[in-house]
Amino acid sequence: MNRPIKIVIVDDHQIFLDGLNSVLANSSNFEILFTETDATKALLKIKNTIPDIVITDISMPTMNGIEFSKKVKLFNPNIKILALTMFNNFKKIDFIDGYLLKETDKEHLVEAIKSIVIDDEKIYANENQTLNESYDFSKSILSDREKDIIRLIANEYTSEEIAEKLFISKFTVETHRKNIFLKLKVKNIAGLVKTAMGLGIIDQNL
Amino acid sequence: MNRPIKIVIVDDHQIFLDGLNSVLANSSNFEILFTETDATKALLKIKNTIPDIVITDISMPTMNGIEFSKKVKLFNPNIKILALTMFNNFKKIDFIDGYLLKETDKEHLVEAIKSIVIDDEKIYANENQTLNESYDFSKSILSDREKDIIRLIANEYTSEEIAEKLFISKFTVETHRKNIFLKLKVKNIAGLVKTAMGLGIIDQNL
DNA sequence: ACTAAAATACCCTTTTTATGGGATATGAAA
DNA sequence: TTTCATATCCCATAAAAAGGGTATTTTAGT
Repeated sequence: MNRPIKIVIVDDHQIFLDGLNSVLANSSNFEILFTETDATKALLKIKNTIPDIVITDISMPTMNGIEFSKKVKLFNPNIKILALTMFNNFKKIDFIDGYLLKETDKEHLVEAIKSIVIDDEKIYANENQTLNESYDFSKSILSDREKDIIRLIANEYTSEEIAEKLFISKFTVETHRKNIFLKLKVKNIAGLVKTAMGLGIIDQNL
Repeated sequence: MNRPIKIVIVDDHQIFLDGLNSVLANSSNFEILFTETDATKALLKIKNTIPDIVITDISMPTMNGIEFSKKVKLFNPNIKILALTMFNNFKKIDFIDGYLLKETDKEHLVEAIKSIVIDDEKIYANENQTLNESYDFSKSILSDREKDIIRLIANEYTSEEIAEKLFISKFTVETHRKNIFLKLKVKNIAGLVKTAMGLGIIDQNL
């Protein structure tokens, strides 16, 4: 095909968007429809100007890249999704057409975009992914309440303090905590904070 | 002055470097001397081709941006340093000439570079920084052993397991843990993991 | 209206952390 | 040379977390 590949880029860091925009606009046969820092807004815009492919970060504050991707595919399964992320900690997800680490360079990125859109291939940064305990993002999405609890845990509150703050029993907090551990497949708070940061659930500013 | 501003960019994500390079090379009177994913290598190269300003990430695996900046200034105090980071969690540091969040856009970045190099100004993203408990990076740098302990904690090992793994007493591990808490000004493991991720101490891949 | 998921609450046991001490040895820096 | 940072080890106690349950109410979706 000869018409340009229509691209949308979503990442919570504007300077990264500016950078990718500049890189992709100056190479190959690409047309950047728009870039957007907010996944929710991006979703609305995508419904007006249909892209061939959406490049998205995973770790984002308002809506994480997995939920976002799911909604894009729900709207139109023909739109390809390429996740571009810092983290190398998840399994292949059927509704995502590829993921690359931000360690990658522009040549690989350009190739990946072409392979996905033109050749309908799947591209994964990490072929030798151990099929073990990694968090399966496609299932188990955290509830809002669970995210609240996670943020408070990350801010060094104890279960008892969280209970006071939210006007609930400490037993309830402990139950939430247990459910979160199950969903994220972690053993303790260390794993919880690490994984939650990778998902962008935790606001990283102190 | 009319000669181009000579810039070096350091960030552990190649695609980010490619992006910034493209943005800055196409705007204003800038000359990108080189970009580099490894701070140690960058330091060597800087000694050959002296830049006016170094733009660096804070969170990097081998050497974090604070240590890196310190070494650059030690080599040549005239080289300006602009930290460009995801995190908004540190105090003004005297040997850094500015910091911006990655939420910023290219216009602000370009302006900041000019202000710092041409007008010798200091640029801080976050003027209303609460002067409270933020980690003072300029002091207290963690020892290698402490970083080892942090990584193991983040990987969900208990103190006893860490002790076994490192062939030391669990009391030693607990002492390290105490010292780390003091240095990072955190109360518990949640704070430790969060802060350590911000500093790039923890390898985020599972 | 029904159902499933989420949020809530409670109890008990054991392990791990957190926090307070104190002690010793070494090597680097001032 | 004397301090300082690092690294090691030990002890005691209290708080918190981890892991095992059960069970009710509320909310959201079909």
